[in-house]
Amino acid sequence: MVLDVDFIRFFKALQKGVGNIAYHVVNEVEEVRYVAAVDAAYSKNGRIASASLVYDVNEDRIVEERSYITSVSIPYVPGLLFLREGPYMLKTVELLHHRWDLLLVDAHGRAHPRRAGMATFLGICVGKPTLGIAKRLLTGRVAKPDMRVSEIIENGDRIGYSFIDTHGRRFYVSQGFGVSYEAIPDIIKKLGGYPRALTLVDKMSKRLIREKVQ
DNA sequence: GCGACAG
DNA sequence: ATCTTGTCGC
Repeated sequence: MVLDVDFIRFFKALQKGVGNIAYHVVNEVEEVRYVAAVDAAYSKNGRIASASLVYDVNEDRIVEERSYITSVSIPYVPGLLFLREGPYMLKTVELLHHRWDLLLVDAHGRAHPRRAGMATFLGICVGKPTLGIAKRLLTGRVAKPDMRVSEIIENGDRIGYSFIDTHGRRFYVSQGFGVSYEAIPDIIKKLGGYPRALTLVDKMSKRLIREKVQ
């Protein structure tokens, strides 16, 4: 499928609208014990493997894993990742049966040019708390690059946080849905840096491509 | 106009 | 995201 200029304009307008209201609604996430994570990997022959899991932070173990493999039909357009991966990520998240408190998404949430990244849309779709956790910045600038914890600012908006974990690797966290800006540092602290649930779900999606699709 | 650009 | 060899560091 192609994304012509009218579709791109429409979806960008939709993002702007969602970004304007998404963070006014905050049913603050309570307990953070069962953490869900979702990611996707691709094969060269146009297939996508989306994986999800529920991780028990207290017991340090996976309690459920789900996956979904299909063909990708929408191209990647910077800023419109949710169109390409959203449908499949939503699918695998909906396959989870176990209770979960917070969903971690391998993408941005509020730290987006129009303040509505993939994590924002997934949160609105499932109506539960989500956080966007990315390895690279899409927009904005890190206020204090040398600090282990710093805000990400753009045009005076505090759109997320930059963290440097104990291994020196940087990652970016922003609100998806149902989580206040202020709660982010404590949640990352509780998760002990870059969430193991995300590392595990990343490996899982890549393994699916390797073993089931090639 | 030029560069940047989650995954 | 994916395509890839050697290479830096613990």
